[in-house]
Amino acid sequence: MSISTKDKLAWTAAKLFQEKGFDGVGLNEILAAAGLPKGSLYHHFPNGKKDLALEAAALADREMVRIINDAFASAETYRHGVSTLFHKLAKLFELLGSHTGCPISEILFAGPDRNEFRTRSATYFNGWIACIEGHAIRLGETEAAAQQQAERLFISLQGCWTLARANEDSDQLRRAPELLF
Amino acid sequence: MSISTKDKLAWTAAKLFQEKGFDGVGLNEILAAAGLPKGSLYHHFPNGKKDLALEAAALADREMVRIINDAFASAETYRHGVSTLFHKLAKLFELLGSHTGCPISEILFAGPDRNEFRTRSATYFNGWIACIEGHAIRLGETEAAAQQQAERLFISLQGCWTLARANEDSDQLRRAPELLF
DNA sequence: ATAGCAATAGACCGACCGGTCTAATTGAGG
DNA sequence: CCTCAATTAGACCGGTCGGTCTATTGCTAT
Repeated sequence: MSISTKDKLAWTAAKLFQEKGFDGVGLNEILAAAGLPKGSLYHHFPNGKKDLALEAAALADREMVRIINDAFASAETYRHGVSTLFHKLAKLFELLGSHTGCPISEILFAGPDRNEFRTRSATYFNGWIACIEGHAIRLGETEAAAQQQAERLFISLQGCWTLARANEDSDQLRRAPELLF
Repeated sequence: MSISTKDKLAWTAAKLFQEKGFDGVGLNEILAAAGLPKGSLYHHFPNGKKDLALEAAALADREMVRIINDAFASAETYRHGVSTLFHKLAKLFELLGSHTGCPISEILFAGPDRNEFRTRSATYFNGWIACIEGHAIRLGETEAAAQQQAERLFISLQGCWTLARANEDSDQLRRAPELLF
């Protein structure tokens, strides 16, 4: 069985939202890219664009958590994990196209219901930080250090990605570990 | 003589773009907020929304450079300057409303003419970094260290602002200096 | 005073927006 | 085979978008 219609819509939406932001993409554009009619969208996402955006953000969140876990799974030290993570992100940045932004920011900082969206972005971001913190602790950092390291890592991730986007240069992400330690 | 019509339009646009992004704000909304008719806009900005966005971004850039220079002007050490800068930014974050984003990103990562806009964002961002680097050198850092410190500072600024926005918490910016040193 | 240009004012336009609704199609259970 | 619900398909809607155009106002130089 191939990918479900619902997933196809959500993935297509996630990709386009990352490129142009919530308000920068029209439903017709998403549907054309997915090759689906409007009826399917409103069948699977009764609340239209809002539901679609939330699902796309959830998808992007899971994907990012997966990437973080992947990077640290094979690492023997925290530093090593950080380095692997940023190299993976640099690859991802190139793959997505260097004009792409953070999916969560692009989707959830705009849109209707600003507070609901914003709250969700905080949940996701703090989830990433908690996830990193867990790996740091597992790899031998003290709890206090791990908390701080995780926050630093997240902040560098956001900042470096922004700079990489402006300069269209994935090396901004590859050089991030040097800045962190 | 009071503020010119052109400036009023650009400032109003800058504020709204920061809150909702380039595609999230309509011209009518900007004009209503500025209390001006459409004719004025197209008189002062013949290319409409595009010109207005570029002018708003230029305004925001100058403002940020001013803030950076202010913070470091009275500083006796680089660290001291960094601390002052982040406290100023935390204040600004509260003043603008905690849903506000980086003006440059919000305006220049979206919009038409993606490449022209993106190039300009790179120019502004690298200008900020160069500006910080200058202060670092003036305050006794070596050139190599200054370059790296400036980049780290910029990255932290972007990352912390994002986290502050998600969590609606200006303290994310105030705590930034601790993460940097 | 008035000629002439800069600026303000807003009606108006086609295109596209997100969203609704009805019809056709599909596929699993009886 | 037939039924019937799930899904796909897309025409259609009012509203808003960015942008154009004409008229009027205000100011300045002569």
